[in-house]
Amino acid sequence: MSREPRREQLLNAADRVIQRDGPRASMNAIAAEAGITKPILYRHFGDRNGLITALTERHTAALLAAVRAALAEPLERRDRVEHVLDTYLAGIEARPQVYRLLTHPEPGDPSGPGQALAPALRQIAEEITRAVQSQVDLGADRELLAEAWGRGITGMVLAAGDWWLESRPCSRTRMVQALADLLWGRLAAAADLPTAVLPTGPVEPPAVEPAVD
Amino acid sequence: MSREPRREQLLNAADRVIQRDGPRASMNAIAAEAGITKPILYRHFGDRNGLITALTERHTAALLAAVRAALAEPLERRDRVEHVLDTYLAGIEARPQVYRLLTHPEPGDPSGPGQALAPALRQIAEEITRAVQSQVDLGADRELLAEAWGRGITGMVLAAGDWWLESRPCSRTRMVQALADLLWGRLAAAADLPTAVLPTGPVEPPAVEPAVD
DNA sequence: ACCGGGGTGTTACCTCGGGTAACATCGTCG
DNA sequence: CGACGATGTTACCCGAGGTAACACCCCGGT
Repeated sequence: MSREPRREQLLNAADRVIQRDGPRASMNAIAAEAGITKPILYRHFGDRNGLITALTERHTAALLAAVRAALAEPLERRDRVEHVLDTYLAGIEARPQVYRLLTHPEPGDPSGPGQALAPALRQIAEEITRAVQSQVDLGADRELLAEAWGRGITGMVLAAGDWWLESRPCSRTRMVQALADLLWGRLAAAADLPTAVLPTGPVEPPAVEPAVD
Repeated sequence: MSREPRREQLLNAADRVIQRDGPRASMNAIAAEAGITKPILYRHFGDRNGLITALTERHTAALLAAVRAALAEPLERRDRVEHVLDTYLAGIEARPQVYRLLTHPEPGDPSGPGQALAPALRQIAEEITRAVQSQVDLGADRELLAEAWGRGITGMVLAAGDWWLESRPCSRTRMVQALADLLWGRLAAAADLPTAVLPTGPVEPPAVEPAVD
């Protein structure tokens, strides 16, 4: 059997194990699931990171393509934004395990400090950045704003989606509304509440600079 | 020497090592820095997680207090939001290593799947939620919106702050502006760009449902 | 027929990090 | 003194990532 099909088989096995045991599955476990032993895995993927990366890339394509398509939809801007949000949430809802793999990869290697956004999400952020840059008139600060917003929006949806998936506080469409409302400046537009009392006790930022010893 | 002061010493040592070697520092290394051996660490903290947790809690207090204070500042809402954003960014700017520890903890234990928001950030999110709930009139959906927004805003600032800290694309105040603008609905308010062409190639979401084998 | 290469696979080992058991020591309090 | 509670140690176990060395099997070329 030539290399490629074999690789696919191994990836499928890894996929199964990770969906079953989570992203911390050991190489031994994966090898066992594939009915083989470790060295073969290492022959194909170099190291654990290579395996995870290969695995990730297979899934990233779908999510990324879906988001990209949603971003290009010929809708009013608000509708398009809602469409993108819904696409992402639908994706993570449909296959939570895969979603976990993509968004919360085990760091594994010390190459570069841990990023808030996993590679797959980094790509989504770039996609959003591109879309904003090419579709919205933001004046001179276009580049900066688009990049900052791309990251920010992605992080927002990541965190909010995580919470939603975990505690399911509402339907997906309502969640989409909530996030779109946030992006639409509803925080700015809403009225003040009749400020009853300031219930904040005296806050003294403790000087936690740790003693040298 | 009674327990507590000793604990502090050990935490200080751990602090030093982690600031030097990052959050992946080994227990051996930490013990060595403290001039002792592993079992003592385990006596005091149970396991590695206990150590990291204890370490984290010391630092969390400061960031949390700062954010809380900023949230309670008697300013116009936009100014208050900017103040909070600036407080957070200033915090991560001043002590990046500590910030990494708080925001990107090594998962370590398999208890519960990896969350997007580390405990420290979870607390910040709750703080924001409380502030929004008590200060902003959001109608019937108050609870849901505030919670979703708390998480969302925190995730947004996390991801954007991460990027900013890494690539330093602009000054802190400008970054604050960019994020505040996003929250203020500038994405909604901006005009469309003269849509030149739709440069999106045909997007066919590949059926990546992995074969069973 | 033979051999070589590229695939398959194996067993056995190394290293390192988290975690523990068993034991020795010191100071203080009754 | 003795007991207790802290200090500390060495030596070990285990699991996981990763590698070395070896064996098989098939197929194509000379």
